[in-house]
Amino acid sequence: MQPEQFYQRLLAWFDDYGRHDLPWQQDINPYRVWISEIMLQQTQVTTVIPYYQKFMQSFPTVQDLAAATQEQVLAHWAGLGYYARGRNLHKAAQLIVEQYDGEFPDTLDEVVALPGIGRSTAGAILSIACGKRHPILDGNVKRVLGRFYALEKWPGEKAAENWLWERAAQLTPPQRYADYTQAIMDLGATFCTRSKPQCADCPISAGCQAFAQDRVADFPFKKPKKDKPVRQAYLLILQQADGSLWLEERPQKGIWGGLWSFPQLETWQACEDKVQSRFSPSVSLLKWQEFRHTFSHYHLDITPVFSQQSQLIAEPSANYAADENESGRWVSMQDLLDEKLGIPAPVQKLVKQLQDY
DNA sequence: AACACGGGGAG
DNA sequence: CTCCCAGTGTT
Repeated sequence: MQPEQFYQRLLAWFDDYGRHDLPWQQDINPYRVWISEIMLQQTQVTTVIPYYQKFMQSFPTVQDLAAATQEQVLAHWAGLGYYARGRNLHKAAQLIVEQYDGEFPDTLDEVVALPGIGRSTAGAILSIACGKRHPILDGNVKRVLGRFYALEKWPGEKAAENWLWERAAQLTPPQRYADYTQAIMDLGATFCTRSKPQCADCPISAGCQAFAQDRVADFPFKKPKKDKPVRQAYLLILQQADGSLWLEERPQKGIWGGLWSFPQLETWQACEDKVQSRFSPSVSLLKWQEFRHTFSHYHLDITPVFSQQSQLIAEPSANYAADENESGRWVSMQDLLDEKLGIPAPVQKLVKQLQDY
């Protein structure tokens, strides 16, 4: 499908089915459009409407906004969230009054330089309110174009984003930029939605490559999960002649909070130090096979360190009592197997191995 | 619980 | 410049 056909169909669809009665679509000027675009960032139309109307009543012009206190502005933002948007709005209003004599700038560079306005929002303001031909590329448009071109990359990736900006520019019509900008955002918000898109009634489905391949749900590509960091830990397994194991209660907050676990140390040296100072000065330690435990946000490579039964230990040395922050005790194998204490999965695994050992 | 989001800010 | 996050709604 050629760009001409794309925008013609989209505009025709917008004429018939698009929304033309939103508050910011009346009495269009850069100030009103700007406020609406900021409020519409990460906030839905139905939520924005009452806030927009109240805001416009209180601050009808950029001069009114600039003259207000930040407190007054933020009071109008209460409930919208993302208060940085409100603070940036206020700062930008004062900049516009001071540097541009209250006239909203009408070049891309100048508009992007205002706090809280990036390339896409600038494009929306300039095309809708300033009669300038600029593309936009917000989340809705990324989704529409990602599907239309069956883009096999995450749209947040720099190369993919640059490519999408080119397509967005190419598809922007030589006239009616304002309607086109509204139209493509509307399509993304109401038809080409993240889930359950209404392809059956979509004006551009005939040219949509994802639709043609029956793979609409595959696009846009998802953000690749960043690989989790890998951390190292030693778990010190101390066993008495009767088979009981030394466990310590973990701090309430943090990983495995409140569970009972083998002492966790960062280095081999720390293991030796701990055993010698707290338990028995002449015990020898044996490294077991390292294994990986994976949390939601990182991998933990665990090296179990075992002190052999023959060399065992009686009680922790007197030094132990001085260490108030630790609560440890000897626990029988049976209690552990009966799950009398909450213990982390990797510790459970090690206890089972000990049984077979 | 994971994902999505536009711009700011850190590196 | 590139990458990651803050803060909130949606799925």
